[in-house]
Amino acid sequence: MGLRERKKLATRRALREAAVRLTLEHGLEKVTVEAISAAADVSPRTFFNYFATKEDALLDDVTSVPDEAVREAFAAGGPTGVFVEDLSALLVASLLGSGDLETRRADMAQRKLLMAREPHLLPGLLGRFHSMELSLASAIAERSGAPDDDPRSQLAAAAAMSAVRQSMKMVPDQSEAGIDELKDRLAESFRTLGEVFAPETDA
Amino acid sequence: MGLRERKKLATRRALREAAVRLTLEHGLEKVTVEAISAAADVSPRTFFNYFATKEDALLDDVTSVPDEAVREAFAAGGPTGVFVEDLSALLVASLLGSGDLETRRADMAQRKLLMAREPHLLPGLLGRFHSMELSLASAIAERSGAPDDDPRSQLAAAAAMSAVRQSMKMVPDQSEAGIDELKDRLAESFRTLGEVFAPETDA
DNA sequence: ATAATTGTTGCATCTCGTGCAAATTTTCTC
DNA sequence: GAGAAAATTTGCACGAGATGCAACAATTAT
Repeated sequence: MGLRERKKLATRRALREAAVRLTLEHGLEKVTVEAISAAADVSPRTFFNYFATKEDALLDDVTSVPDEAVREAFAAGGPTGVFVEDLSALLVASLLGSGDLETRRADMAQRKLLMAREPHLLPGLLGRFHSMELSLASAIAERSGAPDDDPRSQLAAAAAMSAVRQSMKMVPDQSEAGIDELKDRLAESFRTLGEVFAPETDA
Repeated sequence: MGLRERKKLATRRALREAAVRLTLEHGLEKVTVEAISAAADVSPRTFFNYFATKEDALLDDVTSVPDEAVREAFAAGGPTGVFVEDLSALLVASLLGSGDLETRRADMAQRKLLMAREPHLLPGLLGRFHSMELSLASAIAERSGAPDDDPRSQLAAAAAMSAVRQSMKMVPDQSEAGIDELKDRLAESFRTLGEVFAPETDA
């Protein structure tokens, strides 16, 4: 990777982190783009070269596309062949994608703080989740051999993202085994969905 | 209802309808608050007495709280006692709540147009759905005797709202039997959820 | 080293959104 | 009904968000 690209990434990260830090400290409405830019050592105009809005900077690190490699495997029917199993593997890999575990967990905790302090950001976050939902639906359809816009797959994807949201709410921030814990919660959520919407269909 | 309240409702409606019409005609970014206010015959300042943002005006008629009476019955375990049955009754009653059928269907079709033309509005719409989801979770918890913040109820509510979104996508705008059609789609969606997440648990 | 490409910055400008006080309209009381 | 009281609308000033454009600076390519 060239110097240019590395610098751009660094600037983007600096802007995002400054935005988050200042917002957690003083509240979003008290934090101006000017202040964020100053903290990241760029001009205010440059801020808008990176982000369309102030909110965009705060939510920039929210994953909204599944992990490419894992998606591939999932679409092909793997890795285990058991739907809910492979689904949670895909979700966990995508949500806690890059970076080391410690960093990812810190990001997740920080996002909870952000949402608690600035509820106005929630719609934006839900919008990101919706993007993920779209890709997910497509992956599920591909795996089951259905057309790309298959309604069942779309619904399954939406419910899966609901399970993700719920699981994220439930796993405590300072949990030791972040990933395994999240995977367990997901499995539990899937089971709950089955129980609630298919109550005892035994013969 | 006094003259004062009636006038306020009329103004609010006029502003919303002007905002929607102008946006569908010219696109949201080309429509200023000044233009909307002029079309509704009030001053620009008055617009902001009714809505905090331009987007708020466009989404003002999106239901974000369940119908009070039906919620009551649902929480008490009625009307039929069958969970998915009563749930879809609550949802349909809440989403197509007040006003005559024709109007409601027109609103729904118009909202689809809005979302198609202005995808930026989607997060806002999802935010409204999320509010509905919260109330719904509370109602489900109440019905099942669980504490108000019961995770299972929250998950069920989220999945139910996913089913609602999916069903709305599927029912055609010019359908004759709007309500019944929607109810059928909901039932089908619930069944799908059961099938996907509880695959053949027979002994 | 020099040219070409890409990113940054300052400036002008438009619009959003809010606080405040004056003017207007509706409602209440006698 | 007339006038006081309450609520709503409006104009004005102002800070900040967001964008287009052209000059400037830094990186990359030749």
